Amino acid sequence: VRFTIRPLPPRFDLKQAVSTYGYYMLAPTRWDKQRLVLEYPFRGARDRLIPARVTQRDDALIVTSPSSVSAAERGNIRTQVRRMLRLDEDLSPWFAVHAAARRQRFGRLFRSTTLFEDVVRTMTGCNVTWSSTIRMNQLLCDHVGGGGFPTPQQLAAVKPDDLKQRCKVGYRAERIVRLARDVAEGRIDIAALDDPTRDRKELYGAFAAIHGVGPYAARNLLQHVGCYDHVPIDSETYRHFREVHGMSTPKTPGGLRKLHARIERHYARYEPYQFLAYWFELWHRYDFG
DNA sequence: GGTAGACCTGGACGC
DNA sequence: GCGTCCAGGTCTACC
Repeated sequence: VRFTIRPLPPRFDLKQAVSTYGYYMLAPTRWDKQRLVLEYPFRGARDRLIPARVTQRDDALIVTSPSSVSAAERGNIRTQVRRMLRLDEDLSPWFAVHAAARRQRFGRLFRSTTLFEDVVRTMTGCNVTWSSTIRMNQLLCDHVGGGGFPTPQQLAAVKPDDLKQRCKVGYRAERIVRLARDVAEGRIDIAALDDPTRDRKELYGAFAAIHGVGPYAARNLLQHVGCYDHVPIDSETYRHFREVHGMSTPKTPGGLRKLHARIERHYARYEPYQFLAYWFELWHRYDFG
């Protein structure tokens, strides 16, 4: 099966849209950086897995799959691809305030096919090294998702102790299963939160109300839904400001609060795109530093 | 409202 | 080889 996705944003570049946020390294996503092929097992009817490859040809994306794909499932895959690559975000105001980002077409940061997946991935990224995050996501797909990223229903059916043991997610197991059950049983309407036009404070409050989501994770989730006016400050931010901006990391809570305020001021001129300005600095260092 | 301690896991580091 | 620390934090009990 082969079909196209268009229109694409002006000057869209698949490589840039995939490789500027680390979630492309997490299972079940696979990115062939030599051939510029994105592979992902998408969810089709009744959550069945549809392995597919996405490539770019001029002004369209080409999706190919060895599976049969119904017309409705093509729609599902289009929706998932458009979310992953943020095809529907208008970044022209961001490019207007950041010339270097405009030149490099930087700003369409890779994310997951669903917000649920982004929340779980964010939880697996907290308080661990990146290699552990990669491992947790691989084990979640292998042992719970049947090769794809686990659905809320699949995770809701797992006992936290089993998840801890099989997927090595540690204390995150109880939090992940609780979230999955809240979503699967309708207590959290996760799709309704995937809306950048909603009030920022309301969104932040809804994310922070999820057990296991604190200030860092809530801010990170804001950028995942397209709200860029906050910087998720973590130990990586501290390191960046030590190494690039020469600011030492204080040890006291009061000192840290002052540093946070300085970081906020540093990016204030890019409002409401502070996160993109921060990530541009950080990712540029990852890529070329 | 602010703070200390616990929390899974695995890699890095010093000895 | 072993112990300790800590990594792209968060929660809870306690003051």
